Amino acid sequence: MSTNENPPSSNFIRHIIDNDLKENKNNGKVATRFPPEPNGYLHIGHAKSICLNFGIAEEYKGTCNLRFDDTNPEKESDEYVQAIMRDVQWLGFQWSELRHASDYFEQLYDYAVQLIKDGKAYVDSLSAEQIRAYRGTLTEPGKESPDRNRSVEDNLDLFKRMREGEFADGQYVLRAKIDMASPNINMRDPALYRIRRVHHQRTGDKWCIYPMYDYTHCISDALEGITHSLCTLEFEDHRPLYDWVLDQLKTPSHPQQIEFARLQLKYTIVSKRKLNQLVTEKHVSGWDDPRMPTIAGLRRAGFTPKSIRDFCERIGVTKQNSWIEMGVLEYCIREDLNENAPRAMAVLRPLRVVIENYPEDKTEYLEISNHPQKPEFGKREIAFSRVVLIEQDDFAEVPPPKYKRLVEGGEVRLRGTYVIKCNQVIKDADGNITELRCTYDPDTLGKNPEGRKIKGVIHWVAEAHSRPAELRLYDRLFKVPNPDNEENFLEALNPNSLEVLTDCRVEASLADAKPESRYQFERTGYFCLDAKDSVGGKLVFNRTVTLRDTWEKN
RNA sequence: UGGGCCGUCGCCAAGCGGUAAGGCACGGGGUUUUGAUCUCCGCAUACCAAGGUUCGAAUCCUUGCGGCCCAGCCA
Repeated sequence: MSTNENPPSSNFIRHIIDNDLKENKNNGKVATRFPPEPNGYLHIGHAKSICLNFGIAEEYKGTCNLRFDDTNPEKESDEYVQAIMRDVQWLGFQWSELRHASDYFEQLYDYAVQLIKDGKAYVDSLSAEQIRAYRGTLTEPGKESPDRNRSVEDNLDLFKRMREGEFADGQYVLRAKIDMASPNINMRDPALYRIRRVHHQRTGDKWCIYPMYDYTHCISDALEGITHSLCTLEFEDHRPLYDWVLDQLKTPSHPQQIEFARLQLKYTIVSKRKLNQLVTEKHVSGWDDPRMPTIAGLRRAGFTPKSIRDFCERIGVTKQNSWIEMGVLEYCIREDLNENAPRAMAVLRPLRVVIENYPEDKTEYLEISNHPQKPEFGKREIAFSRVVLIEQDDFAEVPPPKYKRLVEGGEVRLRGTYVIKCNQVIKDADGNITELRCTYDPDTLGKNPEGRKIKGVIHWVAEAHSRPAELRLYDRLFKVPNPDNEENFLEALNPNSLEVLTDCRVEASLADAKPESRYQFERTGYFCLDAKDSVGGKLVFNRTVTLRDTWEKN
C-alpha cells in the first residue's frame, strides 16, 4: 500500500463513513472497489478515484477490490487489463481481491430470471429506435411497450432462448419493468440485457447476451460486500436504479452509492474516446506518450507515484464541478523531485568556451555535491578542462536589464568551479556566435574573489568529458484551457508540445543513468531517462517539468 | 420547459448557528556557487443575490439568479 506522509484531509465521503462507523453500520466494515472498464489506459482522473478508494480502505483498515467492469466486449481488451493492473500497482496500491464483472455473468443471469419470475422484467421486441421513441423526452413521459405485459412464462422462455443464441443481435432486449412515466429517464424501463455476438476477452464465446452497466454494477458491488460504492457525479441519476435493482433481489448486501465530482484539469482532456483518437491518429506516440494525461504517460514523463498521490490529496473530494490548474500538479512533482532527485548538469544548446589561460593538456577532477541541501546524497566527480560548453542563453551580446549571466568583458561562475571572464566573441561569416574566448581566475575555486561580487552562476560541461544526449522538451498538449469545448479538439492541440533537442551534451556521470531515473539538470528542469528509447548507449531524457522561473516571467 | 446536483479569494478547499482554516497562484523582503530550494510578510469586514428567523447566520427558512448532468441495446 502507499506511504503518503501527508495525512488525508477530511471530505464529505469520510464524514459519511465516520458516521456509518459510529452507528456500526456494516458491522464496522469498510469495503470499496475501483471498477475501471478495460477499454483504455488509466488517466489522471482515474488516479483521483484510485487514491480515494484505496486510500479510504487503507485509512479505515478495510478492503479495496480491483474490479474490471467488462460488460461491453466490443471495446474491451486484455492489453488494457494488463496496463490497468500495472498502473494501479505503480501508483503504489495493491488490491484486496481481483474481480471481473464477468465473474458474475452466471449469477447475473440467475438474478435476471428471478426478476422475470417476479414480474419485474420483460423481454421486449421493440427495436433500439422504437425504444428511443417510446422513452419520451425530458419533459414528456414515455409510453409502454406492447411487450410490457408479456406473460412470465413467455418472458422466461424468450430470455432463455436469447441466451441460447436463437435470436439475432438486437432482436430482443431484457428490460426492467419500472415506470415509463418516471421523471428520471433512467427509470423508464431500462435495458438489462442485450444480444451481442462478440467475443469476450475473458469468457470467450460462452455468452451472446451481455448485461448492462446499471444492472451489473450494483449486483457486483453487493456480491463483493462493498459498503461504499464511490462513483462520479454523472451516476447520481442512476442511484435510484442501483437501489431499485438491489431492492428487488435477495442480494447478500445493499451497498451505498456515493457520488463525487470527477477531476477536470485545465489544458487536458480525459475523455477515453478522445485519448484513444490521439493514439490511433498518431498525434502522440502512444498511450504512454509523456504528453498524455495517462498514468503511463505521466510515468514516462518522469512523474513519481508519490507526486500523483499528493496531487490527488491536494485537490480534495467534493461534489462541485471544478477545474484544477496545472500549477497544482507541477507544484507536486517539483516538490518531490526537488527533495529526491540528484542534481546533474546538461547543456541543451551548447556554446563553445575556450579558457585561454587554462593548459591544453590539463584536466581537473572536481567534486560536486549531488544535492545542495542534502549531504547524504553524496558527491560526484566532474571533469574540468580547457574547452567547456555553456548554454547559448547564458551569454548575451546585448544583455537585457538585470541580466546576471555572461557578457563580453563580464564575469560569471561556472557552477562548482572557477569564475571566468569573457574577453572575446568569435563569430562566423553570418554573424552567428560560434565561440567565446575566456580566461579563468585560478583563485576562485571554492571561494569568492575579493573585491568584486560575482552575480551569476551558470552550468556547463567539459567538451571532452561530456556525452551526447537527446533531450525532449514537453509542453502542454493543448493550447486552450478546455479542449473539450472546442468544435474539434484536435485543432486545440499545441503545435509546440514537443521540442526535440538532439545536440545536447550531458556530464559523463549520466552515461550510467538507469531507465526511469530522474535528475534535476541544474537551472533547466527535471528530467527522466526514457526507458523505451534509450537503447544501445543512446541517452534520451524527457523533461518532466521546468524549474520554477521567476526571471523569465520578467 | 421534467428530474437530479452544485454555488466560500484568480484556481482548489475547510467550515455543520458563536462571529471566514489550509494549499496552489500572485506580490514584496531575506538567505543562496541553481534567477532553483529555503525563509519571512501580504493576499475574502466577506461566503451567488435578496428577504426572513435569531442576541448572533457562510451555516436555518423563503424566493430568485447562475452553472453542471440525464432522453446508449456505452460505462
